[in-house]
Amino acid sequence: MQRSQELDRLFHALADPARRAILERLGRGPAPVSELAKPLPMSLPATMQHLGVLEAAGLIRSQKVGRTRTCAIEPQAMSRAEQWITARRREWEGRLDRLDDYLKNLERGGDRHGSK
Amino acid sequence: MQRSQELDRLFHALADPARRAILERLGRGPAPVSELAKPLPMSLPATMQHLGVLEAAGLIRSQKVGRTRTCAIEPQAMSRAEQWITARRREWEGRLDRLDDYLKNLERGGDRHGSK
DNA sequence: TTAATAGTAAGGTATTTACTTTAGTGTCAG
DNA sequence: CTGACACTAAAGTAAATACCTTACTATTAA
Repeated sequence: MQRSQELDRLFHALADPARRAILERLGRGPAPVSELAKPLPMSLPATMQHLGVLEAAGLIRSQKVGRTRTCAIEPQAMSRAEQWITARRREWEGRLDRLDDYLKNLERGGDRHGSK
Repeated sequence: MQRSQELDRLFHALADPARRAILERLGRGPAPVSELAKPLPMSLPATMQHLGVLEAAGLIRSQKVGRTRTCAIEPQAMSRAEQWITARRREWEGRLDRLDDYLKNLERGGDRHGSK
């Protein structure tokens, strides 16, 4: 239902190299905005917008102390995306396994069970 | 490098409810375009565009026989996205675990190892 | 052969992105 | 107090998205 919008925001946030780079950096520990911006090939305000997208998706959190804002990863958010993916994978792996079984059965000259 | 573009396409493809719905449907087996389009709240051509996005991302494959095009899931593509996510998770779970250990150690009145 | 079916091509539009530059606002160091 | 610093706000722009409608092309069925 509206779990869908959550996934929209999540996957959309991950669909950008700058944002993924930020997440990779934050995986090694919290960092202030300017440090996150430094390696990126864009202006500071542009980086800020990316941080906004990441925060709206719940992938990071940030707080300002004095004049510096420190960002950190928010691990739970990502796992929702992961859950959706693994759910899909399980589903079709199951399907492919059944197909595999079926084919192996045929090879063995099986097929004694009418397929309904 | 250009693995990045692959992830861009992948995550972008997943960032849309219609496209995720299509993948969920295809998880239960291959289907022709018109069957995929039926439950979606949009025109057939719009659905076709979504299929194009999914195919460009490598998430599905399709072939036309006669006048009907049959679509099926392409399991490998998704696993690339999955791999990126789990890599991240491992990274920061490791970090959080080390933090956790550190905190537990403090509680126990530890801290006999200079944190250099 | 004709008519319905399944998909495709083309073109148009409103909205959303991903940036930019410029101009601030608060905070801290000297 | 003053200037440098870290960020933020605003406004503008080019390109990409996600749709639409309206043709059109094959294919199959009657």
